Amino acid sequence: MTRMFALVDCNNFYVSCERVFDPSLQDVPVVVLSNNDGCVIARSNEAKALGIRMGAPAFEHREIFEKHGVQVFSSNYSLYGDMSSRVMSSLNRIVPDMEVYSIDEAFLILDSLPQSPESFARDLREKILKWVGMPVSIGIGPTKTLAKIANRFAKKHLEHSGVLDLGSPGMRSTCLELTDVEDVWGIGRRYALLLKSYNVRNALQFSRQSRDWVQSRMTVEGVHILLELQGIPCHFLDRTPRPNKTIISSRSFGRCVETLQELQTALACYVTRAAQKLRHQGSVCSGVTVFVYTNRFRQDLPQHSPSGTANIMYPTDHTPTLIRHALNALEGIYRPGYSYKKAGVMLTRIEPRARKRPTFFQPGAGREKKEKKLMSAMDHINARWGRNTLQPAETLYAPGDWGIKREKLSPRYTTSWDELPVAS
DNA sequence: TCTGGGGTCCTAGGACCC
DNA sequence: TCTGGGGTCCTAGGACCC
Repeated sequence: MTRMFALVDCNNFYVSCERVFDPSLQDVPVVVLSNNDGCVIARSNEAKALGIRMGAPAFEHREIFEKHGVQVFSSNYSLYGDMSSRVMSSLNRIVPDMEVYSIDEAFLILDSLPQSPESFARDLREKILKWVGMPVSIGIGPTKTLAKIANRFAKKHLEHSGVLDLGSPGMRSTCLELTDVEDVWGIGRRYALLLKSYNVRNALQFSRQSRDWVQSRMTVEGVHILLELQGIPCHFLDRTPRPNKTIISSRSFGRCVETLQELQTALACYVTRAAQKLRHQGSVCSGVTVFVYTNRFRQDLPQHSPSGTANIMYPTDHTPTLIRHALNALEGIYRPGYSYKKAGVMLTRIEPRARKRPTFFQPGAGREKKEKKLMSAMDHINARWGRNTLQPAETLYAPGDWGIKREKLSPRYTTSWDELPVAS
C-alpha cells in the first residue's frame, strides 16, 4: 500500500483568527496588514473578490477599504501564534504522525484508516472547526507536492467540502492540467517565466518533461518537483523541528532615521530578540551580520544598503557580547547623510550549545558561568513579567518614535488576561 | 505621507592547498 | 616565456517557501 500524505491548511489564516473572536466579521471583507500597517498579508474571500492583491501596499487600497467597509487589522502575532498551536495540537491528537510545516499548515501521514481518506479528512475538518473555530482545507496525495496541489484545488474549487483526494490517478491529470505551473510548490515567478517560454504552462505539461531537461534548467530541486508530480516521493515527513541555522531579527522603522545613535538602539533591540531565540533553541553562534537599508521606493533619495559581519572567536549566546559585536559591525558600515528605513541583524554559524568546544580564545570558566547565569535570569524574568521587563541598556539609548506602527491592533484575546473577550 | 518579516537550499566562483 | 590539475572550504547571490 502506498503511503498517503495529507496537507491541512487553514483558510485565510490570520483573517480566520480575527473572526474566531469577533463573529461580526463573518461574511464581510477583512484584511490583515503587515508590520507598520504596510502591506496586505491576509484577505478574506470577500476581500479577494474586491480585487485586493496579496502583498499590496495598504495605502493604494485605502479608497476600496472605505467604499466597501473592509475591516482592517494590524497583524497580531501573539494571537496567531496561539491559535496555531491550538490547531496543531488538535490535529496531533487525531493523527500523531505529523509535521508542522508553517504557522498555518501541517502534513499528516494517513495510514491504516478505518474509512476512506476522503471521509476521514471531512471528519477531521469538522472537528477542527468545532474545537478551535478554524476553517481548514485538506488535500491528499501520494507525495507532498500532490497533496499541496490537491489542497489548493479544494480551497479554490471545492469550498463546500474543502477536501480533495488525489490518491488514485483518476482525477490527477485533470487537476494537474488545471493547475498553472506557477502554482506548483517550488516553482516561483522566475521559473514559471522560463517554463512558459518553452510553452510549459501547467503542472501536467511540466510532469511530462524529461529529467535531464529539468535538471539542466532548475537544479536538482526541479527534478524533485518533477518526480513528486509523477507520484514518486522525494520529500518525506519531517517530524521533529530542527533548530534554525540562521536567526534574523529586522524591522522597518515607522519613519526614516539618520543618526548612528538611533540605529544602534534599534539594532540592540533586534540583537536582544535574536539572542533570546538563539538561547530558546539551545544554540550558540559565532557570526553576527548587521544590515541597514535606505527606502528603496524613494528613488529620488540617495540609496545605500550596506551590510557587515563580525566573527566571534568563541561561539556564544550572551546578549551583551552579541550586541557589542553587532554595534562594532554597524560602525564599520554606517555612513551619515542617508535616510535609513530598515535595519536588522542575522545570527549565523549556529551550533548546539552542548557541542561547544573549548578554544584558545575562550573566556575563563568563571566568566562564562556568570554570563550563563545572567542570561538565564533575564530570560526567566522576561518570561514571567513580559518581554521587555529586563533589557540591555543599549536598547534604551535613543528611545523615540522610530518604532513600528500598529494602529488597528485587535486585542490579545488568548494570551493576555487584560484582553480576554467578555461575554455579556 | 504611507510599500513586512523570517527562513531554506543550491550553485558558481574565489581563495587556498598540495 | 612557459604557466597543471584536483581537492576543499567559504561566501554571495539567486531561487524558492510561508
